[in-house]
Amino acid sequence: MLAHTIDANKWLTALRENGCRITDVQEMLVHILAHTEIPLSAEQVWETARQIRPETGRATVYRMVEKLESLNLLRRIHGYQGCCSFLPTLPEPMMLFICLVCGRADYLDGQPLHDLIHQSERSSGHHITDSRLQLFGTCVACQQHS
Amino acid sequence: MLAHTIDANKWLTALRENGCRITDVQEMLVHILAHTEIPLSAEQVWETARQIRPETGRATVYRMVEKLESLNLLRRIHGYQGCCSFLPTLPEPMMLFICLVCGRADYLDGQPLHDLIHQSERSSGHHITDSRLQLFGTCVACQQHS
DNA sequence: GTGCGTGCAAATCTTTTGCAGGACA
DNA sequence: TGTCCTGCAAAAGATTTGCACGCAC
Repeated sequence: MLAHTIDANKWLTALRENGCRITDVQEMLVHILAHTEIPLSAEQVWETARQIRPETGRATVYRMVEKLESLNLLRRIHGYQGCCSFLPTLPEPMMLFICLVCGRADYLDGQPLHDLIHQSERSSGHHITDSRLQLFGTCVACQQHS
Repeated sequence: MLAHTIDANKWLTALRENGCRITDVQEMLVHILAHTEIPLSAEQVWETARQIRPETGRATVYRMVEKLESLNLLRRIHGYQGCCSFLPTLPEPMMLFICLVCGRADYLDGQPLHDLIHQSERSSGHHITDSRLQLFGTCVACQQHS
């Protein structure tokens, strides 16, 4: 289950439904972000955007990322170093694997995490309302390359 | 299993073994950080430190936090909002619960996460070398208060 | 006495905000 | 045509760095 399967058009529809006017800049940024397999920081998105459209402003990228995050289309990733990268959101509870070699993300089946949360609730007595799990290592492809 | 059970003297010993000179400032910062139950940002540590010793420099706190993190005594917490807070490190795999009401952290038994990781390795084929799990909700004490 | 730790200030880096002009509905 | 979007520049905030001085060893 990979990030690049996200449909950019759904994001544009969601933006329209939330009263946003769709501009060329927005379309470009949505395409960059909806299709990435690698967590991207606002700064990285800006760099990518400027290769397509050099006059793109930095603030525009920050504002777009913020809006997509508030619409729950984009999710902040708390990476191995640094916490300012983003990936498309997938259903909760999300189990995210990030390859430390190629940087690609893979969304794993969340059922084991779901079970773990219920088990932990019972054993600890805490009421758990949200979770964040990230796994790091070497992905299948990168294991074969080495 | 709570953070305040961490022994500050072990941290001071570790610092000495890594060639650090122990000063009053260092002792104060170690005591603040080793005993906290609530994730603290460098800025918060600085505020606390200045209440004890007003002339404490901000840069000193940042350098101390960085050193403790590099010695794996302190661990960066990717909180509900913001990712610049720190807690004492506990053995891996660490399952961390943070109460959204009182802010306190509780370290849970890591075995379920250990099992989850092995299961995910088998089903996905990825080689998992590190993990980060944080659970959020209402702790036992805060449930009773409400 | 030597060199690391410290405080201060400046520099750097990231992110946010204000504003004037232009584009979308 | 009104409002939202955009780019620029400035501001704000967080973190790092340079340097002179003092303290631990």
